[in-house]
Amino acid sequence: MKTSRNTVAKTAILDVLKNAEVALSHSEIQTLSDNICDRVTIYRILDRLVTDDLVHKIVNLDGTIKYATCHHKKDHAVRTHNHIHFSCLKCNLLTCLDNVEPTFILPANYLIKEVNFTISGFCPSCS
Amino acid sequence: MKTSRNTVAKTAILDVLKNAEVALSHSEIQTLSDNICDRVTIYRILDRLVTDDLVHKIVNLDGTIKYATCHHKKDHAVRTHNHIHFSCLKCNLLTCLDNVEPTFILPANYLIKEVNFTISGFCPSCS
DNA sequence: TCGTTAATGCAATATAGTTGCGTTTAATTT
DNA sequence: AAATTAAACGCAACTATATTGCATTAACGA
Repeated sequence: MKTSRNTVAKTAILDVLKNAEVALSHSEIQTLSDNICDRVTIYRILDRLVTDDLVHKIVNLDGTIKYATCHHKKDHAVRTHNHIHFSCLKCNLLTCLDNVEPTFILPANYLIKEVNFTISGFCPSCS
Repeated sequence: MKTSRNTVAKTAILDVLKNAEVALSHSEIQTLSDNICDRVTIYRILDRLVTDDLVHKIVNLDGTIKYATCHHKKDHAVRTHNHIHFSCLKCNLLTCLDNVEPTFILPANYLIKEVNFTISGFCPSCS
């Protein structure tokens, strides 16, 4: 695997994501990082952070892509993100509900690789 | 509400969706309907079909939007689509697992309006 | 401090979705 | 069957989102 370098832009973007309590879109990251680099570079940095498992990528209910820092239990051999994401229809924030793990039973012979559960509605602050 | 008219294009697109055993994207629908109408018209027809609850809109794990005909239990007063969608990483097909209903417990004061559960991996044919 | 190559900026291109507006046509009424 | 009306349509233009190629810059280990 290619080695990863800690560049100014990458550090700044990771900081933006660490300081955000909700998942952010590409354009939100661009604004919050004060246009530290080119649009394209942000895409590439985000890809890299996802590959390095420092950030995870969430698809919102409306199809928009959001990014958030990972809160892994370090001892997990296989890292999965099978918690629920909540998308508020009023304040529009996407939150990771890290402690809510859904249960379900799949028919035989389905092999799970990745999971994305998103619920929309009104969050406690807005309901 | 505006009355709905049965046009040639609308009927053709609904047929395409009815005959498909998996969810289709806008461009797939365009191809399969043999370019029966303009790109824009397809968007508008799909919006209308979703509004009329004949078709539902699914956000795939990769963020792509897919459409599929509804298989409602007719006696449901409130219609929800809280079943799981399975997205195969090999054959790339998105399938509705109508009979798999996940269970989960949300923290207090969250109000659910809509749900989208998608799992990716390998389907029975590909695993 | 030098060399390798990951990372970047910029331009161009691709894909997805929306809006406005004048025209067509489905369905209802006369 | 003709007239009416507004839903549906085509087309053009536009916006947002994402990707690729390539020349240049800079991170970092030797």
